[in-house]
Amino acid sequence: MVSIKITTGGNRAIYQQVVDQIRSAIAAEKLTVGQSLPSVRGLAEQLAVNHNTIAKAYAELVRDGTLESRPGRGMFVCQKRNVLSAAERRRRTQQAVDVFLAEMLALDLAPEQIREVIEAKLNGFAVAQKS
Amino acid sequence: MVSIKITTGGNRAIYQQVVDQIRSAIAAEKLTVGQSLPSVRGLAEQLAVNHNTIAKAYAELVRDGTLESRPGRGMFVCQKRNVLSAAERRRRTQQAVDVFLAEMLALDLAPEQIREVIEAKLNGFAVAQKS
Amino acid sequence: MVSIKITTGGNRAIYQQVVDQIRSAIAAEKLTVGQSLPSVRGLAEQLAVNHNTIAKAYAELVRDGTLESRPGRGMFVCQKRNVLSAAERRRRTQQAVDVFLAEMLALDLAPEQIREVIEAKLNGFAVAQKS
Amino acid sequence: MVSIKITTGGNRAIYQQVVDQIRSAIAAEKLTVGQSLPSVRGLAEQLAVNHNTIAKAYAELVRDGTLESRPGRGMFVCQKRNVLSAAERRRRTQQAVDVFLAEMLALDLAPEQIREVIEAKLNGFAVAQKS
DNA sequence: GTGGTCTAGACCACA
DNA sequence: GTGGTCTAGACCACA
Repeated sequence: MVSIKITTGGNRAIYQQVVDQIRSAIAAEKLTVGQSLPSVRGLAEQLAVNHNTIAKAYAELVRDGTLESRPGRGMFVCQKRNVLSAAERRRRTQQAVDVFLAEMLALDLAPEQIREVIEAKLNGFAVAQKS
Repeated sequence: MVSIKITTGGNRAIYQQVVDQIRSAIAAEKLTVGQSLPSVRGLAEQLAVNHNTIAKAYAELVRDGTLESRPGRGMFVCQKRNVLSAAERRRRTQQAVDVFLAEMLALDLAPEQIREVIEAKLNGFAVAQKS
Repeated sequence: MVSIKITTGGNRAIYQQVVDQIRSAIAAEKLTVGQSLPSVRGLAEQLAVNHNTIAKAYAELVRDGTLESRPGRGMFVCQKRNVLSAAERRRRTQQAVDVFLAEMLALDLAPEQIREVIEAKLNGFAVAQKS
Repeated sequence: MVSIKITTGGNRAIYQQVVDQIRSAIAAEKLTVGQSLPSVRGLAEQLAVNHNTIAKAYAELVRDGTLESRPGRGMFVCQKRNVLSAAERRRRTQQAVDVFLAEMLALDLAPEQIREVIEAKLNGFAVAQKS
């Protein structure tokens, strides 16, 4: 059972939060290849959000090869294949780094502090993977 | 003279790109305290966008203490002061890190690769500051 | 339902009047945490102003932590958090007092009269909070 | 000799700051009836601002009966007469109090704190009047 | 000339 | 339906 938590007030859309957290759960091996996910309606009810929102999140994960839909049986974690070209991945990576560092700059964090906050989160992933 | 470049079609709003790039220019000391910025309408024309879009970008920078507006004379870089509370800065830092790492995860980057792309950019800043 | 009244011709911008009155309504507990606000376009129509003007007012209230925007659902009163640093709050307080007393001086009010007009309004707040 | 200090960055126009400070100087009896003021050009040079700005400030003070212009000889402090109707003064007073308290509300100051900051400034006036 | 505000109208993403 | 962004064009106060 995946535990997903939605927070309001951030400027992150709900469907994006669902996508992010399912990806995190897989990275942390809380979800493994072949495992099934809650149905669209089930998860929508559990999170008290519109079911279109969950459908949109699942669709995005299917599109990028993280999940696969087995019609009539539900959604399953599948062997991740790379859908994006190397150039596209590079472009998106650079874009994300630029946006992130712009925010850090706005908050006036020194490079050393930026490294620290990143490491703190990365360590969280590593621990999760071992447990 | 600040050189600002806008790309449309991405998901970053134009006014946000202007904000980011002015902050970067100040961090890289291409703009220094007391220096004036291009006029709202001048920059709008140069970037071929509406003046309201530039006004919105400048307004955000005034709000966070990066620029000051001298009525009738223009916008000037000002001595940055700490406008936000420590708690608010922490909150925004955490949120930015979460969003950034979610994106890295989506692109399937390993922790070591994430460190590399961050360091590459941070070194860019350091060089800019020394030159 | 919040009742907002706009006067034009004064030197207070429309969007500022909206901001002020929503803050007052919250202080007077006519609006409470979690409650939703009229939609941007709804309030714009009600006040017979452009929707951008209301959007600007709401954006300011989101920025200072008074409201939160839930994408696709609307604007909600949120638990107020301290966004500004102590130094910034002091700076703004001093500036507001200076401007206010300059105006009182211009109108030739004696210190005792200034205290009276302030107290009259403060009592108004207190009553509103109790009822 | 009046000592006037201009600060940039606030949203108070320069001419307004000049007006405010001349009124304060009179209230604190640093300027008394019949005393002369620096010439428009002299004060403009001293403050390093445009002379139109000073001319505008003086014009406002003449309009409200604080100063009088004796052509060829300069500007003089004169016996203040009340130019505004009682109703107009009340209206402006209320407006100023509303704007001030809205700002205090935005900064989340309690009534007691508002009284304190007001009194601190009023005491400054009282002392000035005695010295 | 400078920035600030406002209208009218459009298009987009999200729920 | 909701808010967010953008354009085009206007008018205002200030220096």
